[in-house]
Order: sequence, then C-alpha cells, then structure tokens
Amino acid sequence: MIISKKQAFQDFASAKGLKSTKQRDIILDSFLSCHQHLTTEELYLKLKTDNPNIGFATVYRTLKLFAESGIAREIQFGDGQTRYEHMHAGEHHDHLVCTRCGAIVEFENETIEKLQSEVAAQHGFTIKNHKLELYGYCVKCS
Amino acid sequence: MIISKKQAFQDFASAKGLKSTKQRDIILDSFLSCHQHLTTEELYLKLKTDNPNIGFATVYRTLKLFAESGIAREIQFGDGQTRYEHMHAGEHHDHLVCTRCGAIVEFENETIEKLQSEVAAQHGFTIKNHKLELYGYCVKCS
DNA sequence: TTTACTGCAAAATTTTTGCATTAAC
DNA sequence: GTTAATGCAAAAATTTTGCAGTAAA
Repeated sequence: MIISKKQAFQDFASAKGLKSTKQRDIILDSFLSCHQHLTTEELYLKLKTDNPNIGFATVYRTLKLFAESGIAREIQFGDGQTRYEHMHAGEHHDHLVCTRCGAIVEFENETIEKLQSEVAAQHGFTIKNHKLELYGYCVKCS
Repeated sequence: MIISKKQAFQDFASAKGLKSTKQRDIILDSFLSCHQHLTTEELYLKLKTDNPNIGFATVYRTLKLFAESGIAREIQFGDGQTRYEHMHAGEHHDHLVCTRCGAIVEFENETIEKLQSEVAAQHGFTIKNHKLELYGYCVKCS
C-alpha cells in the first residue's frame, strides 16, 4: 500500500526528470505515514522535530508535486487552509465534517458516485475528479 | 423571489438588532441582482462604479452577514478565492466546474441529496449543509 | 558541468481587524 | 445619547516566488 504509492511517486518523478533528494524522501515517508488531512504547515512542523534542516518552501513545493503526481490531493474545508490527503488510486472518498469540534469522517458511496457520473454526462462534462463534503454536527456535538 | 430574499435578510437583521444602512441596501440589491458566484473583491469593484464611497471592508462584512443570515453561502472552488452565491431556501444546488475554461454549471439531484442524508445518518451526523463539486472538462473543452 | 533542488527571506494574495468618525435608533 | 456601521489603513494569515548556494545526474 504505502510501497505502491511511493513507487507511484518515484515513477512520476523519473518520468518528469526530477531529481531524487533526501528531503523529498523524508517528506514522502512522513506524509505517507500520517493518515490525516495535513496542511503544509502541519507537515512542516511535524518534520522539523527530526529534521530541522528542512524548509517550509520545500514542504510546500513537495506537497504540490504529490498532488500533481496523483498520490495526494488538495482539499479545502472552508477554514482558509489547504490540506493534503492521500489519494488512493481508483477509489475515492468523501467527507463528513463536524463544524463544531472539527472531526472528519471519511466515507464512500458508490451509488452517489454513479449518480454524479450521470449528472455530468447529462451536461456533457467529462469528470476528472470531484469533491463532496457534508457539514454538520457529529454524534457527540449534536 | 428577490423580494423574499430581501425580506429574509431584513428579518434576520431586525432579529439581530442590526441597523439598517444605505450601504447594506446597496450591497444587498447588487448582490441579489447578480446571478453569479462573486468574490468580495468582484462585488466591491462592481459597486464602486456607482458608489465610490463604499469601502471594501463593508462589502466584506456584509457578505459575511448574508452568509450568516442564510441568504448567501460561501463556496470555494479551490483557486484560493472565496465566493458567494445566492442560497435558495430549502433547495440546494451543486456545481460542475470546467477546469479548463472555468465554466460553472449548476445542477440539482434529489436522489444524491437523499443518499447524502442516509450516509450522514449512518455516521450519526446531523447535516446542516453540504458541498458537491464535480471537476472536469465541459462540452467545448473536452 | 549542467540542471534541478533547497532554504531563506521577501513578495504577493486574501482575509480579518482596530479605531476614529459617522449615521441609525 | 447609545450603539452599531463605515471607511480607511494596518495587520494577520496563507500562498507563492526569487535567488544564491548546494547537491544530484
């Protein structure tokens, strides 16, 4: 799982003629080991503990690369912070966001996905990806 | 239609003890007459022509109020700009976004809405609102 | 070597706020 | 008179970029 995403990024990197660097490896490992929706800053801070030599800009640019390569995707929950999460090839998940405590639950629903394709087709759109977020209160907060 | 939203905001305003001002009226009319997804800046520039005396901060704060009152909602298409659109009481529409030419098509789908509620219920969430965006190429661009 | 990458700091964007003044109640 | 709203400009918060030095191919 993790190995294959690592591989996927390495393939992307070599196809693009990117160089392999220590920093990118560290960022990649850290990103892959962290199963959350991270902002650039969060990942940067997380890394800085063990790698005080890595700069914010490198993390920023590397996360952009991850998104470009397809192993990550940018998401925005409307709080003004861009987050990155793992992108699982083929599959897709959406989010339930608690606007009180900030809890985020991921879910998948094939029927919804199918309906989305239908709607898109009706309008002549070719869909590359989508974003579905449900906002409200979680069990604890409601 | 427009009248009722105007009314809705006025009700909200009086319930909250907000004062009625010329600026807010102008911003409200302008916002309601414009059937697009506007950023604060766009609306501000649009207004400035006829009302050079209205400040950006007022537009900014007023749009926030609109969102709070329920007659508008904030949306983000991932380009780093917050937009506002009309919120139609009860109904809800989602977006098809062309990532090449920027075209935006609105759509509604009751079945999807229903499935969303089911998913939310399964996870114990009480949903206040949601956001569904499909990204891809429109007819012309694909 | 040649080309890309890094780190820092500066710049550009956007969003948000403080405050004196003005207008509404 | 009180209280809230406005406009300006300044501050925060994010995202993005320039560039000299460094490291990979």
